Amino acid sequence: MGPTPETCGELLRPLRALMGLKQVALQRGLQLSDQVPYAAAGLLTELVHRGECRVSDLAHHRVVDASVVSRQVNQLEQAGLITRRPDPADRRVSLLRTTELGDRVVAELEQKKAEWIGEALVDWEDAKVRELARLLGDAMSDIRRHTIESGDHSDSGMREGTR
Amino acid sequence: MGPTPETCGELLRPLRALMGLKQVALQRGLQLSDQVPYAAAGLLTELVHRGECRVSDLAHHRVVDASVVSRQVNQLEQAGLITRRPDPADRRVSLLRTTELGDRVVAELEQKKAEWIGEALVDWEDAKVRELARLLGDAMSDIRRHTIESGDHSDSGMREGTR
DNA sequence: ATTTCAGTTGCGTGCTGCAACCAAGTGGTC
DNA sequence: GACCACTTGGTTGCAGCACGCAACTGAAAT
Repeated sequence: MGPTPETCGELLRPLRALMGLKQVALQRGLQLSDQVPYAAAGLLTELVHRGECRVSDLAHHRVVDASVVSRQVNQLEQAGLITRRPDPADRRVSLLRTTELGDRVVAELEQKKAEWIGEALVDWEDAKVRELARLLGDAMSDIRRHTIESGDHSDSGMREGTR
Repeated sequence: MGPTPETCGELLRPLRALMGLKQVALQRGLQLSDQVPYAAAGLLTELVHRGECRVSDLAHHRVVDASVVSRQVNQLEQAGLITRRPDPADRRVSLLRTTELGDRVVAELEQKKAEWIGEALVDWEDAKVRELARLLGDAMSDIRRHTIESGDHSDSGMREGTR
């Protein structure tokens, strides 16, 4: 069961291309302000879609270290895009929430991104794009699950991971 | 013509998720050796698929600065994965080519990646994965074209771009 | 009191772009 | 042909961002 190795190999090339475009496309004209260093913008977007949550939630969901989120949260807070309040039930945790400004800024950014993609895919039928979005969304869901599962074990003998 | 803004917006979420997984998934267990710093591995893979070409070709195709490619080429050369020879017709340019070792290493890596994806998408029908690969490949082709076109102009008044 | 957990900070590293630079080719003028 | 400016492919110095790990603080939980 499952796809053949060849089929999976076909996925590698566009995936690689997509990775490479991170720096380029999304960083070229698609920044928030000059202050928010782009990576934080992704976090902000996530927070908008998730609603109020804690730092560790974001870290887990984005599969990055908590320290990374912590720093980005600081940047966003200083920029007035989110607010932080201690959880009344557990004063260790900070509950994060976007400000009105943050919501607005994200909406603008998302729109700019969508426009940009629309320009790139101007020859596509709408249904085709929707199909791609659906497939990619499903794939990402499964891939992230697999990433987390196989990452938590970390027993595969392949220590010395990231750095 | 073209997809609706809403449809494009649907694409943003999985795209963002995919970006976030760069660090994680592909860096966890999918490194070449401990020497080749991962980004160079992508370049090597590209070189395998492209055949002998020059530094600037790779830079243009990956939409990165030539200096980046230059450094990665150095790393790959030191690792014995590629060779460099001056173009007889124009002694400024270096022609790059993968070594036999480089080819072998890339093949192994691609296989590992394909296996990994196969595990993540184990519940998928083969045809569905192929469909995703096709759509994503087409999309990336159009997106890169659009990136390069709108990037070369650089007239959009949005100077002070990348950094 | 000890342990555990959420979050923060110090530090080192990898990847990137820009600016400055070198070397080689191109085109003009004398 | 010789000499000059100009362009082009590539490299290196430098600075910036993003990240992970280790060490730490303060608040639960046991």
